[in-house]
Formats: sequence, C-alpha cells, structure tokens
Amino acid sequence: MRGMAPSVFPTPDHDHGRCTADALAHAEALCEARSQRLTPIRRQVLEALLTSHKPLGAYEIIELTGQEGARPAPITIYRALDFLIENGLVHRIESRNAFIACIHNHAISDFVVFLICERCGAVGEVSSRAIGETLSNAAKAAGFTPKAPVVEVSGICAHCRGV
Amino acid sequence: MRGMAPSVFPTPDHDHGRCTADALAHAEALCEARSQRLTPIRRQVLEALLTSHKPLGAYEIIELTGQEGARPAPITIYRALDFLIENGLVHRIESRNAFIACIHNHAISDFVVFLICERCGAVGEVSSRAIGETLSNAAKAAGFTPKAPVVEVSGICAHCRGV
DNA sequence: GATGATTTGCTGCATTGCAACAATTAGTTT
DNA sequence: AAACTAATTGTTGCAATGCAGCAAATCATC
Repeated sequence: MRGMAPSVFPTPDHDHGRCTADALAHAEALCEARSQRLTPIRRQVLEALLTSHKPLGAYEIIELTGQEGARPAPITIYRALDFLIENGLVHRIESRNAFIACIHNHAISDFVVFLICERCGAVGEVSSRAIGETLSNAAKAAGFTPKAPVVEVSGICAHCRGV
Repeated sequence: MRGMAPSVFPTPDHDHGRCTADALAHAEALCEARSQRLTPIRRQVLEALLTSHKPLGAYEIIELTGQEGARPAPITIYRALDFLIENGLVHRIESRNAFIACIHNHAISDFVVFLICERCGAVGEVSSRAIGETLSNAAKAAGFTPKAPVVEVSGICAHCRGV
C-alpha cells in the first residue's frame, strides 16, 4: 500500500494510533538495524511529533514530553532531534523553525517536498522524482552540485479550502 | 556573454559597482512607481546586501550600516528588511536565517530557486518555469493550493568546485 | 502650520539554539 | 563482577534571532 501513491496529507479520519504505532515500530527496526539507540528521550520526542502530526517547535516538544513535573532542557530536545533527523525519522521545516515526524520510509537522500497549510498547520509530504530531477538539472545547468534541497510550499490544503 | 541565460551566480569578476548601482536604480524606480518610500535606512540595508552579494544575517547588517558610532537597533533593520522583502527587492533565505538582495527584476510571485554554496556562501538565483510548474502540479495533485514556494538547495558552486 | 499617516527610536523581552563540562548510563573486555 | 571505554543525558549559562509597544520625529496634504 505504500510506494505508488503515498498519502500526501494524513486524512483527518485516518487511524492515528495505528499510524503512530507503525512509525514507532519502523523507527525501532531502523535503529536496531543500524545499531543506533532509540533511547527513552529520543522515543518520547518522536512520539510527540508523531502524535501531533503537525510541525512542533523545540519548545513545544519540551511542553509535551515533560508532563510529570520535570521537563527536559532545550538542549536535550535538540540533541534528540539531531539524532532523529540524522536517521531520517524527523524533518526540519526551515521556514517555520519547527520539526515534523516523517511518516514515509524513504532514504535520507530522497527528495521531499513539504506542503504546509497556512490555516491548519498540517504538513503534506510529497516525494516526487520529477521535481527532484528538474531541480537537479537546473542546478547542474548553473554549474552547481546540489546536496540537500529544501522545498517548502505554503498554501491551503484541500481540507481547509472546504472540499 | 550574459543575457539569455541570466547570470545565476554573479561571477567573481563582474562589474560589481555597476551591478549595485543598477539594482539601486531599479529599486528607486520601483518604489517611485508604487509611491513607496525608499528611505535612507531602507536604502542602506539594501546597499549593504547588494555590496556583500552574499546572504547576511540581520545582525551583520547592523554592523555594516552603523559605521559611524551609532548603530541601528535590530528592530530598525528588521523593519527595513520587511519593507524590502514586501517589495521584492530582498529575499529571505530560510535555511540560513539570512537575507540577500535580489538582483533579478522579477515579480514577487515569480518562482525562484536559491542555490547556496556551502563553501563560499555565494547564492545563485534561478527562475525556472519548469520547476515552478512541476511543483505546482504536484501540489495540486495533493489538493493543495500553493502560495509561496521556498526552494533552497545547498551544494557546491562551480567556482568552488574548481572549474 | 495644522492634521493625519508613515517611519524611526527606544526599551525591553520572547524565542530559538547551542557550547562546555560534569554526571550518568550502556556496552565491552578482562 | 570489576574495569574500562563510548555514548548519552544533566546542568549551567549564554549567544543569536526576532519582535512588541509606545514615544518621537518626519512626511504629505490641505
């Protein structure tokens, strides 16, 4: 079910618990395979992001992870985020200074476009080979060797536009 | 030598004074046409960006504009930047928290790709209809109504790769 | 020059992000 | 199990980015 037409936006009625659980399982498997440690803190940060399904600022994550009195320091969250981003489990949304869990199973190098709804804050994730190639060609035409493209598009999602 | 394929990266040997002067003249004409005021501060900020030809942080601009003892407050620079961005004279590079003068004469709505050299910091500006359309189509396929795409590509420019 | 709108100055502060070192924990070896 | 090494987390502190709110100055128009 995954692969050909990946769900771009998570529909409001999707099985959220399931999708969170799946993503967590995937994260565990991936860390296992790489001999990386998905420690409690890292797991909590990932869970917070998966649960929200929207981009969260680092300080919002602090709120969400430290319920029981003691809340983690900012640097703790940033370190967990660094780990998750390096392992392709989380993306950083540059235009928002925020972070979002990746619900696709793509490689870190895969080309990704983020569609960010200005109204509800939802983020759609499109992985388009066509765009990647077009972009890559344009870069090369300018003598530029591309590395990590950041493509973030603001707009209004189908749901908010009132389908 | 230039012209049809618009200069993506400013070559290191281009007539810098000329290009700065041209851009300033264009900015003046544009503000005039719109009954907007290109005040001294706004002009100084634009000049600083044009002179550097690289993305500058807001606080770098403060350094560059306040030589004679009194340096402008951050908010002053941010306000000038807001004005310049609204009028399409300056772009914000989200992935760097930095700003760069626009040396093309495109409309605000035009689609622009920034090629950011990781080594020398130079920024190339490509305006590609093909990319714009591909992106727009992908967004629409997801039921998304796009507004302002941010496309920023890190990499190594031709000059630094040692042409 | 009085009036209203725009711009700038000023004070203060919120947000984002990380450095540096100590303490702890996990994993490995003897 | 004790010792050792590497990775992770805690703590303190702070740098960088960005803006709110109000007062003062400037501009445009009548």
